[in-house]
Amino acid sequence: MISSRVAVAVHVLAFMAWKRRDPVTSERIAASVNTNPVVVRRIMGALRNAGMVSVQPGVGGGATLARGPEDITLLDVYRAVEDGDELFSLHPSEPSRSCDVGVHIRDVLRPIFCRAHRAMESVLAEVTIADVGQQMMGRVQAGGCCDAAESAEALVRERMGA
Amino acid sequence: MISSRVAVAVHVLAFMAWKRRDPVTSERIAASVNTNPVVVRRIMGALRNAGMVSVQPGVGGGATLARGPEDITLLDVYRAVEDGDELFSLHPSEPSRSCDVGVHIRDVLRPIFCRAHRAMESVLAEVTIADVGQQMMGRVQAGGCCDAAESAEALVRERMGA
DNA sequence: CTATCCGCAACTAGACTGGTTACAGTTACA
DNA sequence: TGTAACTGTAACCAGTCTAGTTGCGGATAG
Repeated sequence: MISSRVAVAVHVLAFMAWKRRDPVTSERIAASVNTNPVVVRRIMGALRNAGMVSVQPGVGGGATLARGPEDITLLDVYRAVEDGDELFSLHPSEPSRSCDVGVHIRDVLRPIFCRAHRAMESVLAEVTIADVGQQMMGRVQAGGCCDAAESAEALVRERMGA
Repeated sequence: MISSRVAVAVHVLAFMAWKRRDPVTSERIAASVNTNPVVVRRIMGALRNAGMVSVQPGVGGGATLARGPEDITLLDVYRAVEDGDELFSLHPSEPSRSCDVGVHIRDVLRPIFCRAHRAMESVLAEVTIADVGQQMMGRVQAGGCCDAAESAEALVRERMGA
């Protein structure tokens, strides 16, 4: 199983896209994700290293998107927070050299697993944070969660209560 | 990372395909994989539950393929040894209900991750154990590993030394 | 009856994940 | 200049997963 860091990182970026240029604190995001602020900061560090967010410490600080949400794909996010370039593990210890299967199996498997990995990644590459935000907006408008007193537009813009 | 059980299971099945109808013991396979026989038997148990191999205890016993190697795809193997039907983890604990992002993020992510998973699986579905065996045979013939005294055909059939 | 197999439970060490506390560094602002 | 609000990071913990290992009961052929 791929760790929940990818899901949380997308959540973080979607939250920031939702808030436009308003800097958001790790504590605020942690409340939305329902976790500890340090967990958010750890993931934010990876996103910062990958150039997706810019972070400012100090009073009134927080994080904002460093690029437009339409320029951040889920593949970017996946690669930023999930280290290692392989999806499938090969043998834990080297197979027998005195057996034809043992000698060649890894060289046969490697390109197959690589293709499978790339197929998965290509789906992630087709989805951007902007897409995620748009789908979310659709659900907010359709679902009419919470109190539906305000217009859907206002909901989309303002409703990010802790 | 997906565990090495998939790679080992393919190794096991390729080994059995290599040996045709000869029953192979877990100890023999373990020597080729370079691990403990119990590890092989655990994986073999999953393959047996999935109807890919049939196992016979007792003297002269061992495992043989229950179907033709061309009827076993790597997707079958993956599903047999890797439990859980999800590739990506979602949030470890439920996001905030009082935040629009928290309320909807999982429903937006789930189908995206599902598509990515299926794309990966569809690559595995296109490769069979027979394909793996054939690629291995090609490498044995081309590579000329070990002593090349015997013909490649003989190598392919006989060279499975401990 | 015995040697050779498998099946399974139990235990281990190591790695990884997510959560938590603690503390140093940076910044805005009174 | 001091203070409050932030981030960054190290350290530690509990829980889970992985792979390896031992041990033993049960099946089977000869």
